[in-house]
Amino acid sequence: MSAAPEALEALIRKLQSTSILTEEERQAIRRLPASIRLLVPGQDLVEDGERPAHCGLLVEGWSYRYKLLDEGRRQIISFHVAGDTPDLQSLHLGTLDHGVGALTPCAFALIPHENLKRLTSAFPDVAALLWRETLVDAGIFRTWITAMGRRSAYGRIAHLFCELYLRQEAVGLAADHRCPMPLRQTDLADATGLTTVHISRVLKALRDDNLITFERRQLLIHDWQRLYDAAEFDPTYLHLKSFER
Amino acid sequence: MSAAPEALEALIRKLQSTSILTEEERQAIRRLPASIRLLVPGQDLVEDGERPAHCGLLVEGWSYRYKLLDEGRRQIISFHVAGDTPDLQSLHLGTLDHGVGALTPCAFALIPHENLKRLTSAFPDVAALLWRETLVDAGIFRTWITAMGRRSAYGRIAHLFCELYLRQEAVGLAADHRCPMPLRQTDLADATGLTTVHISRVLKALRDDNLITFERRQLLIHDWQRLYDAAEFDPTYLHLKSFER
DNA sequence: CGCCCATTTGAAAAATTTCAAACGTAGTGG
DNA sequence: CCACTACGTTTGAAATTTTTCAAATGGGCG
Repeated sequence: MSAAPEALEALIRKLQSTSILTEEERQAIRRLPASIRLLVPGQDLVEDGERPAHCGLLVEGWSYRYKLLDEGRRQIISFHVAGDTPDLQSLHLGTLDHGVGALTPCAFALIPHENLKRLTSAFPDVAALLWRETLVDAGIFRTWITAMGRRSAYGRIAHLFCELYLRQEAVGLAADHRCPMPLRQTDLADATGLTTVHISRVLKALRDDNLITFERRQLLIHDWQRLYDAAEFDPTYLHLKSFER
Repeated sequence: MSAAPEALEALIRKLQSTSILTEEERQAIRRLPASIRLLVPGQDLVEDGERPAHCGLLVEGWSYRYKLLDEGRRQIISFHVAGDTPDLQSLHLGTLDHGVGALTPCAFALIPHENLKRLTSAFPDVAALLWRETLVDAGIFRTWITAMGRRSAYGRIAHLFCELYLRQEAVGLAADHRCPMPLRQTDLADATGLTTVHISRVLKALRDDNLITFERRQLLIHDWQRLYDAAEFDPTYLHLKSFER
C-alpha cells in the first residue's frame, strides 16, 4: 500500500472548503493509509452488489455512479470530479446498491473502512464533515429526481450543465463559464432518462438558441443567465459556501 | 417543551433494527428533549429554504419531501412513515433544499440540533447509525432516479408500491401483502413524474392485470411476484436487515 | 486510407400530456 | 334527510413529446 499524501491533502482541502480543521485533525487525516488505483474509461471502481472494504477518493478524472436494468438499460445517478467520494456511503451501508465507473482515465485514492471508522470515532467533527459530503450528494439526488420528474428535456439538460459547471468552478476546475465536459451523448442520455437521439436534438436546440457550444470536450456557456433561466436553476441544493444564505 | 418519551423509544427501536445500542447510549437518547408537533394534511413541517433548529422524527402518520417549480409544478421526493426523519440532513446542511409536508395527520417529535450534535459527538456509534439513516434515504433517491429515468409508467408505479409495502412491513406497519396507502392520485403523479390522468389509466391497467386493488385506503397486493417482476424490483437499496446479503 | 465510434437527420410509432367533461362519494348545512 | 358542494377519479379525443428504427454524416486515429 503505497502512500499518497497529495490525495489526502485534496481531501483536507475539500473538507476545509466548508469548515475549519484543527491541526490535530489534519494530522490524523494525513496518517490515513491510501493506495492509488488507476482506471481506464469504462472500467469499474466497484460493482453493484459489492461489499467494499475501502472508500475511493477521486483524485483525478471523471467518474459516475450507475445502475443497470434489463435489456441494456442504464441509469447514471451522478457524475464525479476530483475531490468527490462516490462510494463513501459504503462505510455504513455495507452492500453497494450501484456501480461506480470511470468516465475518463481516473485516479482514485483507496482508504480502508477500518481506518476511516477509527478516524471518525476519534474526531466527531471530521465525521460530521464526511457525513455532510454524503448529505450534499443526497441533495443532488433530490434535485435530479425533480429534474427528471418535472422538467422538459431541454430544461433538464440545461440544469445538468449549470450543475456541472458550478461544481467544477467550486473546486477550481472551471472558470469563465467554460468547463471540461467529457460526457458523450450516451452518458447525457442515461443521466437524464432520455435517448441519445433526443439528446442530439435538444443539444442542437441549445446551440441554436446560442446558450452553449462545445469545443474540444469543453462546454462553453455563452449566455449564463438564459441557461440558468431555462434550467430554473437554484444553487441552494449544492450547499456551496459561495451561495450560502 | 413537553417530554415525549414514547417518541424517543421509537427512535431507539429504529436504530436497534440494524445495530445494537449500549445501555449508556439508550439512556443518552432518552435524555434528548423532544416536543411533539401535530400537523394536519397539507401543512408543512418545514419549508424549502428554511434553516431549522430541530430535526423532526415522524411518530405517526405519513409525510413527504417535495420541491415546487414554476406554474404549480410539484415534485415529491420521498414518502415517510413512522420512524423516519425527513429533515435529519438539516443537522449538517443548514439550509433546506426542499419542504416537508404532512400527507395525513402527523405527529412529529422535534429534537433540537444542539442536543443531537452533543449526542453524536459523545457517542460515535449513535452518530454512525443516524448517518446511516441518511444514507438509506440517499439509496432510495438513487432508485427513484433510476425508476424515473429508465422505467415505464407502469413499472414505476409497480416499483413504488413494492417499496412502500416493504418499508411499512419492515417497521411492523404492514403484513400479508396489504398496507395503508393514503396517497391520492395527485401524490402518485407528483412522485412518479406523471400526470394524474395517466396515473388513473395505469392504475386501471394494474387492476385489470389483477396485480393490486384498493380498499378503504389500503393497498392490496394480489400477486406479489408479478408486481415485483413488473417493477424489476431489487430490495438491496432499502438496506433492510431481512434482505441482507 | 480505412475503420470505429459518436453524432445527426428523417419518418413513423409509441407513450404521455392536455383539455374538457362526466362521474362518484363523502361531508356540510339547511 | 336531502341538496349542495368539494374533491378525487375516470373517460375520450386530440396534441405533444419522446422513442424507435434506419440510414447518412463526421471526426479522430492507427
